[in-house]
This record gives sequence, C-alpha cells and structure tokens, in this order.
Amino acid sequence: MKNGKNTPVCKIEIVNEAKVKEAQKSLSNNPQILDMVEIFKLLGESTRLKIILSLIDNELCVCDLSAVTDSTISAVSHQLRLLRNARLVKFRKEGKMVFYSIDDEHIYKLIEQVKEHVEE
Amino acid sequence: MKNGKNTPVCKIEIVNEAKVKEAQKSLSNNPQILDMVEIFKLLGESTRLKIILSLIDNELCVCDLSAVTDSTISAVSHQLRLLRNARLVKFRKEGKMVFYSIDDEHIYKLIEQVKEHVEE
DNA sequence: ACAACACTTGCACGTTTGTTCAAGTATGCT
DNA sequence: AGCATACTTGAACAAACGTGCAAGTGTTGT
Repeated sequence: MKNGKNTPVCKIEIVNEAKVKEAQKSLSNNPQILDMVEIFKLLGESTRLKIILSLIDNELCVCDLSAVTDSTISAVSHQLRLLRNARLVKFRKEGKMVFYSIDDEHIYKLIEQVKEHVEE
Repeated sequence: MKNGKNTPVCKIEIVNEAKVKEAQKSLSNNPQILDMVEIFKLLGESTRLKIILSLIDNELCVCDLSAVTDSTISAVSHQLRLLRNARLVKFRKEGKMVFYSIDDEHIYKLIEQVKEHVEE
C-alpha cells in the first residue's frame, strides 16, 4: 500500500483477508522470487532466447551464435555474459574459440512449457 | 551477421555448419519465438510475477493485489492490463470491484519448473 | 616479433519500461 | 442528484536495457 499513509487505500481494504494473508506470507521476504524474476527476464529477450534455443542439444561458438541469432559478435557476447552470470550457459575454450552450451536441465522443461502455451 | 557487409564476420564463419543451419531453420521466421519472449518478459518483472503467484489458486480483486504486491492500485492496474492482453489472467466484474484470476494452466507448470531451478 | 583472428569489455546512446500523478469511468449509497 | 468507492487510463519522467563502436586480451600462424 504505497499511498504515503498508513491507512488502507480501499475502505474494504481486504476482500478476502485469508487469501491475502496467505499470499503475502508466501511472497514476503522470499528471495526466490527475485531469482525467478531474473530467469524469466533473461529468457524474455529475443536475442537471448534465440541463443538458448540454439544451444539446446548443440554446442556452438560465439561466431556461430552470431550467425544463428543474426546479431553482431559484440551483441551476442554481451548477452552471453548475462547468461553465464546466471549460470544458464557454460563455456569451454578451445584455442581462440569459445564454445557455449546449456548449463541447466530445467531450461529444457521450461522451454517446453512455454511452447505448449504458445502452440494453442 | 549484421556487419553491414555480405561477407562473413568470422573467417571460419561456421564451425559446425550443420548445427548452425539446423538452428537457423528452427529459429527463422518463427513467430512462436516472439510469443515465447513475450510470456517470459511478462513473468520477468517482480510486480507482475507476484501478481501471478498470488493469483495461483486464488481469485483476488485489484485492491487485494495492491496489498499483496505492495504496489499502488495504479501500478497494479497497469500491469494487470499487460497480463490481460497476453491472456495470462482473466477478470470478472462484481459491482465496483474487479476480480482477477489465472487464465492459463500452463503457467502453473511454468512456475513449478522455475522453482525447481531456483531451489538448487 | 608481427599480424590475423575469436572473443570480451567499457562507454555512449537511443529505446523500452515501470511508476506516479492526475483525470476519467462506472457502480453503489444516501 | 451528489458523493464515495474501485478501478482504469494517458502523460511524463527516471531508471534499466540492448546494441554499436572502439579498444583490449589471448591464441594461432608465419
């Protein structure tokens, strides 16, 4: 209730108090929510999602990912850094090249669920 | 390869041509990807995710959602519009009040998958 | 040692996005 | 009719974000 007052915004305030309390309880001080938000946010951008989709069942270098996603090497590299930090992808160096692959099995199931949603 | 030229960015260009072609094939001209991005993007914001989480197994009015998410009525209403447009939530009017609920069963599974990821 | 290559990274810039504020709609109450 | 309540909506603004550019790192080949 960020209305600057301690009083309720709505006079009724809580229509279903039990449900609200229950929901508040599971939401408040739950660091998991921020983690979930982060993962969804990372997948909620076309370049990054294309990268993830390309890496499913594939190990690709940055150059190939650039071709697949139709982005510059730089742009892909920037996004790969974010995916690396979140441990969604891992990498392996081989000479000058860097090969990326998926670092989490849950991603597969996640993608499948969204596909089911979209395919309706 | 948005490098302004028709020539490859990398000399080797494609390390694993078969994989790249395969990935390009499944990605190019695929409107589903944009739909997937949209859903992930909607869930990738804390106020919206809290709304969705609160609505799981619950039907709540805007006022209650405001309390649960610790946001203003206005902010919640703006976000609900986005969730409505994407058909992630549906609403029911009852007098002055508007009750929102989840409009898609896939969301449940989606949330479960992310939770599994986060809980490690 | 030098050049080419694959990739990374910091900075700058334009765009997108979430929130607030204020005004507007619709319903209920007296 | 008049007012309060529950919610929506448009405009404005600051913060966050994605990309391009240029410089930098590390490896390979000559």
